[in-house]
Amino acid sequence: MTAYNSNPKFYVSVDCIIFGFKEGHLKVLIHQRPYEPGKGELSLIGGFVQTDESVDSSAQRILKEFTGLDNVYMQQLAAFGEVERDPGERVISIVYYALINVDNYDTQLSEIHNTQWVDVDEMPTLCFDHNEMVQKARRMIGEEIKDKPIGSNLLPQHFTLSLLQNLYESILGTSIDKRNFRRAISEKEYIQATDMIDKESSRRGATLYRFKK
Amino acid sequence: MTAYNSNPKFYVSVDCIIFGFKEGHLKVLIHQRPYEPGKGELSLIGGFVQTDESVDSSAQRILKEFTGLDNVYMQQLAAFGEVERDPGERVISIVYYALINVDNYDTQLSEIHNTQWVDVDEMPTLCFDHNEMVQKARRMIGEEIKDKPIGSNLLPQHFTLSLLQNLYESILGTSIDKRNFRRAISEKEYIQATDMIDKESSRRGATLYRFKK
DNA sequence: TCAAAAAAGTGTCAAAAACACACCAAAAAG
DNA sequence: CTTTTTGGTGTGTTTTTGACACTTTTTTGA
Repeated sequence: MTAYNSNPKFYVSVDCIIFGFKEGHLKVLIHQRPYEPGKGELSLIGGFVQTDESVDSSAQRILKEFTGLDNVYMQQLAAFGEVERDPGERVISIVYYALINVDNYDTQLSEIHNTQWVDVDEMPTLCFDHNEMVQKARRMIGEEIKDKPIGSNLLPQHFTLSLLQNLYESILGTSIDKRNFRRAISEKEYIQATDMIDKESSRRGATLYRFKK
Repeated sequence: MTAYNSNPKFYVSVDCIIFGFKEGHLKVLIHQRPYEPGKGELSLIGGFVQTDESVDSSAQRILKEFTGLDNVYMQQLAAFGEVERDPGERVISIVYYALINVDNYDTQLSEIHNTQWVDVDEMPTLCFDHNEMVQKARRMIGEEIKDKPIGSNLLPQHFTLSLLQNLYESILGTSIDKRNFRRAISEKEYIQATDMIDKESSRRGATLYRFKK
């Protein structure tokens, strides 16, 4: 091996799996591809890496373009590099997942880009290898939520324990015993009760909690 | 966004963190870079992705070039994509780690490529962001060894429990109580005793174990 | 030949964590 | 004022983890 220029170059894309929590379920933001190949098919949010940005910043830029959001919790998932994964051209994709609070989400941008939220348990067929990406990301956040306060990225600032349990159940795909769940949460130092009461979502009213920062 | 060709292309490299277990310690295979930039500096084993191969197969090819080994346990670690990570040209690197049995390793190739094993606890400074890659990979296999039989890739077919404990301690960077370790191992269905006794490494002789496949 | 050295092998108790499980309280709706 | 809905709470059992020390076997060399 001698110089760089004896080697080929590739398009490098970034695909973002944007998770939100809505209507008691974990959702993923998708849209219809506006261009070939696969025009009209459902697709994750993506774009191409540019020369003046790192791959990480490329992911942030793309997220911002589609949601208007900055400073979002985002992690790299993996690179996808099969030769024929994109039927148009050889493209290597680096995949990120992001957790956003759907309340902060810019709904105007949603219309412009034709995005929609779909339930992670009812994913339609996406183009290329995008379904595989979503599955892998879901497994990943399932691991993460067990010992990191990532729920703070998906929930409003104040939330009831029932909503929090809902979120855990939706991410993990299991049901959790209420008392055991509450005990586990009370042992996490990064979640604390406030003195506020939520009167909206229940008759009795429920204590609101928040994530310490 | 319209067509692919309004977007830039990038060199995509693969770097391999090749782990071996030798002299009671976890080691990484490195070599001196034979070309600029960073010629003479220490480096992970790497190469460039070619157009006719997936990124995964590229990693396998490179591993084979440097070790002569096929069919090796290999996992993708992450993509590294900072703009200035390679001082020569913009290169996006996709990093894999591999676990090999050092006994199968082709020592002729080692001379050709000038490779050497270095203790993972005494890593010299490597070029670019390679040290960061090694750290991350080490954390990763620490997680993996807790519940997957990946030790089989690093050990000879038959091994004593002392050697196995050695391996765990070296990967995890902790010392482990012998009795608790043996209890934990005896509960793993993928490791089993054979009726062979190792007479080499101890006076008394030790039962040899193996991984079930 | 016997004493010392080296590694193999083995079991128990205590603490902590995980899990199963059921009822009362408060408020709103009708 | 009864029903409905959701919030909130404690205990006992099982499982898992962690701490801890001595005997066995064989070689080596005094």
